[in-house]
Amino acid sequence: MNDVKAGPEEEWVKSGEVRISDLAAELGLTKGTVSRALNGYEDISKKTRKRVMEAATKRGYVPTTQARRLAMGLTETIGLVLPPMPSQPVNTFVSEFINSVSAALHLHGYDLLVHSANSEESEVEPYRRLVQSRKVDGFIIFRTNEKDPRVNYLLNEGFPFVTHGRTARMAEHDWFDIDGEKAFRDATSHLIKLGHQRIGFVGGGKEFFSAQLRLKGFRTMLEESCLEKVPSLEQPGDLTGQGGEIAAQNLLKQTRPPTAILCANDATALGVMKAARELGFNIPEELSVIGYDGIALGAYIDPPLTTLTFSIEESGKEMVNLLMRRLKSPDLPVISKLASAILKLRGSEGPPSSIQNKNMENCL
Amino acid sequence: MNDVKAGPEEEWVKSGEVRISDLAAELGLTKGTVSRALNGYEDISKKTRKRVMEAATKRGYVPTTQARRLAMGLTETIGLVLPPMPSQPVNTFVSEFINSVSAALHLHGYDLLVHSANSEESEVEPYRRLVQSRKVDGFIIFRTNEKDPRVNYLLNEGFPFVTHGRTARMAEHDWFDIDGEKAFRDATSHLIKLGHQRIGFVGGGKEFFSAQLRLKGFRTMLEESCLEKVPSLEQPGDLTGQGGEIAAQNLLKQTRPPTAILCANDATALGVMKAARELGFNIPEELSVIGYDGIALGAYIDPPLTTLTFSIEESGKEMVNLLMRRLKSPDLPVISKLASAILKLRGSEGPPSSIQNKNMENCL
DNA sequence: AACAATACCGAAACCGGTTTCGAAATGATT
DNA sequence: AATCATTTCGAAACCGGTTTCGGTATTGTT
Repeated sequence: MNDVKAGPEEEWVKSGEVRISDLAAELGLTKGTVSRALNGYEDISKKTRKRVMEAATKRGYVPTTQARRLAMGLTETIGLVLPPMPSQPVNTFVSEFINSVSAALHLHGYDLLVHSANSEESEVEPYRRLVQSRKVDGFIIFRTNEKDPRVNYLLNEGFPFVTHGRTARMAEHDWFDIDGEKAFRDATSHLIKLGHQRIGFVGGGKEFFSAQLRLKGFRTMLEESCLEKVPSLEQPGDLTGQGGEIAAQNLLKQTRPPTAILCANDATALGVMKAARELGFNIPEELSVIGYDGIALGAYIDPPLTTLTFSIEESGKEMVNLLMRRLKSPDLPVISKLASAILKLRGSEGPPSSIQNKNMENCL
Repeated sequence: MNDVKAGPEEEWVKSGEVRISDLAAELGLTKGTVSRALNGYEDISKKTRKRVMEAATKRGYVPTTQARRLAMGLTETIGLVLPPMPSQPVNTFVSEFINSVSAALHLHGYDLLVHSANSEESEVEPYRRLVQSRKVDGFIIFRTNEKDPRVNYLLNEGFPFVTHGRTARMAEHDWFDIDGEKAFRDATSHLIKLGHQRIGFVGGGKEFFSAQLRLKGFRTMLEESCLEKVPSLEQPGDLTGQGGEIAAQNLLKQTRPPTAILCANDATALGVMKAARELGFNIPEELSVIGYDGIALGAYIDPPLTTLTFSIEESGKEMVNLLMRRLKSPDLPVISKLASAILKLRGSEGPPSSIQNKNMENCL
């Protein structure tokens, strides 16, 4: 019946039934001694250490986590609170992020506690609960707002955390972020080089710092290229497909619609593409679209979505590194890390159908 | 420096610094008494209970989880191990599932521990570690295989768990599943009613029980409708977009290609659609495609993907219910719950371009 | 008013580890 | 051989709660 291969030499009890006191009794030692032997203290002779180790592996002893943690006064657990996601279209990011964070934490002997946010209560409530009940030693926060209550709360408490994304108080806490400003400068520049002069932008919520930075990158590059900033070409969005649809309609129904649209994320871009199709715009011939996030699925649509992409695995790894450093030495100065996104060309962008005018030289 | 607003009446220490012994000392009671008062024991007078409660809320006392758990011998934590996902295209399911499970657990006072599987070690290794170190009281398992080593291990240990999906040993453990067989009967029936006679099928890995059931539903309906079973129209897949592409090429390059393709999941369907486009098949005029999973993104592609969908939130909730029941009374008989998927018509299917022959009446 | 029953709380053990401190045993020094 | 330094381990406190048990103080019964 496909049982565990119970080797004949090992008479197995159920796993995890052996306590440290059992080991101690069996060896004629005290549990203190056994504990120190197992934890590599120097005041244990090599001989007894060997005896202890062997007995431990033979009996399959594994220390009970709860007891260890209580005694040592730490939880070896990191909290991650999922923001409420009211039917977000494409949150493939979240699961990949959780995966990489969890894997990185495991290397340090830490566990990941995932908590979901109840949309009815305050955003900081889950954090407060986890802090007060001492369930975690630190937090991984993502999708930061400029003024982020979670950050405020944790800074106040002096509780360790790292954010994925910058905040207004980024000078006071460790953070990791993707250089969205540069990413959007690059994407904008790419479109301009293709000949686009009227470029639309669909942003994310104003509360998201990252969305602001992406907009900033877009504007900066327009300026550097001496293109006029047309306010009506900057549409707000909400990082969802539906938001993208609405924004695209606002853009494309204008008398002089843009020939390209830059989107704050891929979900938005999908909404934009949908609206564009329905309004009869061919992509990329009549309209270029570029997203941000690099979701794998973008490669399977028609045309495949050109997007700004970055390594989620790296993000998770780096954030964990920052957090572990902070936990080890809480008083170290704040540090941060900025990674860059790269433009993955897949086909949803191209030169505009008619290059309107050609003052493509540098400004003057 | 934006300190805590230290109201003049409440001199706040950092939160969570109050121990039960502090409370006891302050009240002139022993910690045992305080503990019983807070936990609603009957042998505490209403008066002192009130005193204790008030002091507790006033001082902001929250019991330390680690200590409670050690004393009570349980972890109040459920483990969820993410299967290795080597760049799975569309795992939006995972994050939504985690979200709903976590929310449901929270209602019962349980936490969710998310662990990532290292692809280099055995599949059961993470489970073994979590069991032995007593970090969790039970598991939520999803994406089951027919012969599932995780299930074998946990059954062996007598450790509580619930699966999302059936296994060969489903009679021995609680499980929740979507009735994929019925779902695919429905989808197949829908295509047949539209006039399709040659229907292709792209499956998932053979190891997945769910994939087998979906295939079974497909075959059953073909039989019931007196359509011949053409082996070459049944292609294996791997639940990824790439697998879908390859399978679709195999199907569409045949001399008599199918007029419709049923896919084991949406990722596969996207791959199929991509391959179909590249081979010049118009969807849905020349080829109908139906997926399974109901990913929100399917609504944004062209044409929008018709798919079989189900409530992930319900899945999470039901699984947690089953698991909580099991934890409370381990000796109850095994139960299971089967939910149904519904066919969400979005436009990637339609009647075949030419209805070849019309023996659409019932068999005989 | 004497006695039994009940309400209420203190004392202490316990959960399963870790860590400090001191004592005994061993080895080195003279 | 006596003295001192080291090595090695036992004993016990501790982490912060929960739970059992028993002893007063109170109430109820006749």
